[in-house]
Amino acid sequence: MAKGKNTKRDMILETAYDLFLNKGYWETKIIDIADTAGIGKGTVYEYFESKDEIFFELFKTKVAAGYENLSELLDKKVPCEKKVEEYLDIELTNTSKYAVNKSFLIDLMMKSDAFRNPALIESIHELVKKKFSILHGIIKEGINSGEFRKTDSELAAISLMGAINFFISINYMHIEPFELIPTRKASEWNREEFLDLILNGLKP
Amino acid sequence: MAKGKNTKRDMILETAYDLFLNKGYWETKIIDIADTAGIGKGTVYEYFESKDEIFFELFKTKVAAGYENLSELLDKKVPCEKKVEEYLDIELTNTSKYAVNKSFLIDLMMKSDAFRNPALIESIHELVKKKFSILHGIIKEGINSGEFRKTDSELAAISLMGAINFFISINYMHIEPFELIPTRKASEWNREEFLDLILNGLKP
DNA sequence: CTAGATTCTGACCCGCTGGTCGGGTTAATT
DNA sequence: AATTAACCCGACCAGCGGGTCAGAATCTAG
Repeated sequence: MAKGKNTKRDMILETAYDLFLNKGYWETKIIDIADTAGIGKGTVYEYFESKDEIFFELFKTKVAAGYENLSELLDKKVPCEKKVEEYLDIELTNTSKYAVNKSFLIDLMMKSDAFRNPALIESIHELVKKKFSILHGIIKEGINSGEFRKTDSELAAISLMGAINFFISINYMHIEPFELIPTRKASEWNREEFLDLILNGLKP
Repeated sequence: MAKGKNTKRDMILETAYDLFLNKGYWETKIIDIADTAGIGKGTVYEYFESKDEIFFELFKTKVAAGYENLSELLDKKVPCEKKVEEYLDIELTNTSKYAVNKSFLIDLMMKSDAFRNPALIESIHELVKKKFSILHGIIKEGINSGEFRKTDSELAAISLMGAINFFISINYMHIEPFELIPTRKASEWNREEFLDLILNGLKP
């Protein structure tokens, strides 16, 4: 039955996802996935060619999928300020799903070269570039329409992306070295105030 | 002679530094250091207990040392805006020295847990926390003095640190996945304009 | 019930790399 | 020249972990 096959494959995927989130990709061994799933190590390789392939599958379905219609942001008929807000919300929503701890995201973004699969590396890079180009596009549009002051749009996009990325790290990931304000919970951060801060630099 | 001993030890350190910068800590093997230095693998272990120790030494002398008198920033009798500017310059100066490619810094900051030496891990965390607390201190002072508008100082510090970190990444490290604007060289970025952008959000 | 296909399994393989160690080489001392 | 200490070395060791495969277990069909 196709159903039976998919079920076991899916079970392996979900188990791997759990472990990747909680221990990180590099710290998760194939035997961990097999043990946790209650199957033999060899069985994992019945459904996947390699560890990379498992990760790639998860990247596509769990991570990249969340940004699939990010491009639509550019076409929306709303002020650019609002677009930035929506971009932030998309990031917050997506990240809250897959950023249980620091390992997953950071493995993904920073150590992408350590993966063997060139297609996987390419996909990761593409996602980052896509995010940047959308943000850059919003800012360019804002400058053209006069909503934002005339400034170096690339510089502004970098500044904005940096601030947002860092905010999200602090917000959603238990990043030990960056646990800079341990007394504060994620829910206590004020999304509006953050937006205000990062957007003010752009206003005329 | 003490000099002879120091020379060889220093030579190993410099060789390791070079390799760490260009290949990253995890990609650099002990045998690489030995081969490059033109000595035997065993000789490396005559001068250092472990790979960690080599890295720790370099971290102390090459990285942390650059931030040693960062705290003095807080006591300076200049506007806070100027202090932020100096903070940025310190970061740019330091980073330009040791951020030949992405591997070193990212290994340092992000994968710090992967090191075995608890004292090393602690040191890395301390440096990040120190940077943040200085930046946070500057902002608090600016708010108190009325130079900056009343806002969430922690949030502002995070936003600022995120933007600066990311700017520096783009500026000084050849981060492949973040090679977002490949046509632009580091020297072409306008430091003043960047400062303007990130500081405007703080002004009354 | 039986034969063959399908699925599952873990012992095993193998490349990798940080770290060790016994013995060789060089230099200082007498 | 002989003794000894300091220095140097690379073959070797041991643990690790991704990936394999021969056979066991289970299922399906006739």
